[in-house]
Amino acid sequence: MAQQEDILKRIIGHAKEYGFVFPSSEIYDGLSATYDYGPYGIELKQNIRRYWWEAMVRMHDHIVGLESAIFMHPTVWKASGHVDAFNDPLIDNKDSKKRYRADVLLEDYMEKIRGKQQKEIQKAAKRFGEAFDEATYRATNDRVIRYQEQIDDIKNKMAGYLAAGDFAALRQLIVDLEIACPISGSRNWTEVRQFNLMFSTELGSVSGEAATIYLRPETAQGSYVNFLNVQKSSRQKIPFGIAQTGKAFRNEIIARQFIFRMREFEQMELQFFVRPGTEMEWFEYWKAFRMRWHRALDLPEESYRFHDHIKLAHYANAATDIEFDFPMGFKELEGIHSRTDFDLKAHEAHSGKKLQYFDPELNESYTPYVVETAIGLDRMFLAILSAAYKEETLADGSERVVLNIPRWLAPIQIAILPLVKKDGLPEMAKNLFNTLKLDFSCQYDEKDAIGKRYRRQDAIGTPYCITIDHDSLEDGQVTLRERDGMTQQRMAIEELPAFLHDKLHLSALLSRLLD
RNA sequence: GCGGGAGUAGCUCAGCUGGCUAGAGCAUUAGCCUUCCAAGCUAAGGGUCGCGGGUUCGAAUCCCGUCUCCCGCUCCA
Repeated sequence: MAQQEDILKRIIGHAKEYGFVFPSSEIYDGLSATYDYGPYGIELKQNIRRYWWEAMVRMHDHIVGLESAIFMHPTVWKASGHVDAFNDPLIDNKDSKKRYRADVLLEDYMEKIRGKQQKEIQKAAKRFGEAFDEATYRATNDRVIRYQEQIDDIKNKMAGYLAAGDFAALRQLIVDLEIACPISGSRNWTEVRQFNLMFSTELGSVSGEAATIYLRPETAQGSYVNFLNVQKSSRQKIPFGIAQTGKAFRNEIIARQFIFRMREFEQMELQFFVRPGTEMEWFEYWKAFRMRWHRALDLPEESYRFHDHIKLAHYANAATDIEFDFPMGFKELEGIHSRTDFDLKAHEAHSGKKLQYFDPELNESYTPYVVETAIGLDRMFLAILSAAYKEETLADGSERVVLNIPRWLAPIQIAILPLVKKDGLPEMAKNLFNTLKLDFSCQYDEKDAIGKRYRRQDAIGTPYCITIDHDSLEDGQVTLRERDGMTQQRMAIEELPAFLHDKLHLSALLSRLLD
């Protein structure tokens, strides 16, 4: 474990040194769990995004794209459940170091009273036998009434404090009731603090008149609220999907582990709308397809696994994760959820607009079910980077650091290197460079010894180096050096475009997704 | 938020019983060399030692405060 963390550290160091990922605002000591993508990082990230997009949108004629705004109407987040479900008042016990939801502590306390009350009632029921009338007893027995008053009092106070956001009073209530931590038994509590998962800001420049709006915590809702716009404008029939990539924001209490968990991150999500009752078939289809998408990259097969959810979220009737073996262990990379009609129904209810589809085959309208695939682009980036990072000892005892990035996605795909910096070799190399850069991401480098330049390219994961030597001037052949095996072959310049296209072009990767 | 660790050059670090102009290796840049798997030669650039205060003739070094980052715990639709 310690060794694995060490590897993550070295990957982070490498990512910084070679321009993949920088800590954000570094000259101001950085901002926790926020990172910037450098020159090579952004190339890799864009290539991953493009692979996802083409594999989903272009390769499926019933999937179309969308880019919805990060800002959305505040009611969207009420409908989705984000406002209520992720607005927790939390309190810590200073002795046990355990954190609780303040409202849950109070609920538990009320439950205890209710238990006593129930006992009282049961005792009475035994005593009176058949003649026992619970309603009357509840209304007349002093002890039961007192318990009920206590419960109602706490409930009212709690609801009032929560509604008013008065956390000091909420804490005082816990203190006054002498509620103790179930673990330490201590009543040594911190302040109550609000943890809302969503970032909020204000729309409009005059703050007094402004409405509070949120930065979206997921892109999915943008696809749901545009369901009819997309379906009608692109004349889609169910089943069809809306693909979207974009930034999302979650104010995690703790965001850590490099770019694995960030407060600002990028999602690549598909919302696939299906006829109710067919959702499990589609759930299985997307499970299989998404795994095929991953497998096509040739990362180690054992680095992937499915993790089926046993405890399902409030909106789902089936859910699985694709987990990846990151340096810190298996963690969620992608989620595939059958979300039923929860979201569309919620938006119908809150907006008052119908979000239904008329199915000509069934001759009826219905609210479609949704199967969602959601992958974190930054997590995919980290998966590729951590699988690619290798420290190798070569046959001659020297060492190299190489990134075995899937060659179709490499930030620089080809380096063009004149063997020496004179005798017309740079000119010939530059000519080749100017041709190849139209189709591939290329880099020209003439500085330092050839071996050193190979190592530099290894460090950023360039799959092919093309070296021009003195013979090249005569016979028009160049040396093609391959990254992973460090093998070399001579090839005529005119053969290069076709060869490189087959090896490096995105189409070669996409074709792997076909049966 | 609690506990632990750490902040000196782009990176890895040394210096920290207070004392010359804060160093090394790698990296970078320019030049030389011309050699198909880095670390040959010459030169250059790059640091207000996280920040603030205190002690002192003098602080990277000692004291106090503070900030930030990393790890663990709590949370994670």
